Amino acid sequence: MSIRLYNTLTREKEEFKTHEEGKVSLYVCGPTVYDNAHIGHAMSSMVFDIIRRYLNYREYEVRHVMNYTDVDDKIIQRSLYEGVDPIELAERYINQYDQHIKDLNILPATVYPRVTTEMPNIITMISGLIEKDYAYEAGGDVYFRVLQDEDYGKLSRRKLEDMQSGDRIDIDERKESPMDFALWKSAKEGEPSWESPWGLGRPGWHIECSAMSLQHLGEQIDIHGGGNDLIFPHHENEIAQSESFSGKPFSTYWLHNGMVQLSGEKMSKSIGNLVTIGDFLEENDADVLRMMVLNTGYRSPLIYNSTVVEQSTKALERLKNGLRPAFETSAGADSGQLKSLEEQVSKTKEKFLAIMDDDFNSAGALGQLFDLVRMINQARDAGATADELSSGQNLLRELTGVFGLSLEKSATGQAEATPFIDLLIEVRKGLRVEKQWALSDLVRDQLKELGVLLEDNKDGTSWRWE
RNA sequence: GGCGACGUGGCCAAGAUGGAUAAGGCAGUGGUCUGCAAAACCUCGAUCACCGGUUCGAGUCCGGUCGUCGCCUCCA
Repeated sequence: MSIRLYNTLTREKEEFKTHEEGKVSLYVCGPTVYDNAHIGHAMSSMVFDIIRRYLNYREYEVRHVMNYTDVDDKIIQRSLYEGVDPIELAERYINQYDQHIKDLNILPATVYPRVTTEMPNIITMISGLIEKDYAYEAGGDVYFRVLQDEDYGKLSRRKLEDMQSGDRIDIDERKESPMDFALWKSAKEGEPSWESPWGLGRPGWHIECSAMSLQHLGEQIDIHGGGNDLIFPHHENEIAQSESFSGKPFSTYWLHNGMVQLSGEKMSKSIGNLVTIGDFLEENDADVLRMMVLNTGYRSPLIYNSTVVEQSTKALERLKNGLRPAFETSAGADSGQLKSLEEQVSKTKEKFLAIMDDDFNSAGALGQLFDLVRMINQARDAGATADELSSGQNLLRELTGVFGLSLEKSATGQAEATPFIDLLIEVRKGLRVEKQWALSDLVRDQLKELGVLLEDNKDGTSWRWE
């Protein structure tokens, strides 16, 4: 059994083969840090986090690089507007994104390179491209010579002629061809700049990823990922640069996640229809967003609205409920019931792997988890003991862990309330014995107002934080 | 205009190497349990945008129509 993944380059699912046995080099394009990140960024980071966790689970060692673009037109623009130093501005948003990564329970990348710390590598690569005739200097700028690259357009499946007939490409006198793109931009007054063989300036957007990938993962990598809005021109240009430079195929697999859609449109800064990660986490648990991501194929658009958030919250709750303990009074379930559970356990694991192996079909795999939950709940209802539930619940913990779900109870910092809640439940128990329903319901209702949910079971009353 | 993706029950969504009862979640129905509530369990619902074709057989392949979305300018 092997993993198959959809490769944008070939538009087909292919068997996953790494350059080095058991090791994966993964490069994911990170954000340009000039503003608050939104849940579209979160989705992308989460998608590749899930892929990475799964690869780990399948015993691959993953070297994961995610860059921060901290030199860019937008950053400069924003810094002028705010009157702060652009590098500091970028630093601020990098720190914020780092925090988001923690909050979203995303495994940290192996390396987080930035443009500002990779300047020598970028300049070396540009020089190399000039030497090989794939690039040329023009008045302090350096451009990539697209016509020199025979298979330019292979990722996005575009032909140069088609693009040139379009009216959206800017005509620049200094370029040999309008499709040529900047590797190095000469400095303008007041912009951050670095010394280079072509004078003061800064790198173009695409070259950084090629240079960082080369520096941290080598000439040939296994997987290159990012949002599908990066296919053209960003990734197309990366391929052009990297392959022209090394003369070898750059990334074997190109994976692209779909866009988050808000009211039928892609969530983006330019449209202004965005929900920031901060906004989201103020209202919801990180697991809720992860459930939304898991429930949709990573390549498909992720529909975002309050209904979907609510649905995911409930679904998550159901998953958590599967981990609830056995009833204390349980004496054991009958053998038929236990056999069904055991069968479900082995079936779940097997299917989970097979489904995830097929292009990381998390939505399909999630369905298996819910089947397992139902069987666990059935067994619990049938009187299974904690021990009898353990294999199912352990597997559930294991596989939700592969998904990166924490399923944590959000009881943080409220532990001191526990004795009081227990006391109230004890008092209410007395009321219930006395059949003082109005009062006992009042206790329950008031506690609910405070975020404490009481549930009366055969065993007595259990409670949890909402 | 060019390139690409998609259109599955009320909502989200798997399935597309053609063939088993078209997963799963949410909401809803009717039950079980319960003083009630909650949770849980059981029960009920779609022929897969439309049209035509290939085939013994198509949600799954081909062609067309309509619709939605993305990229072609910064974008996860």
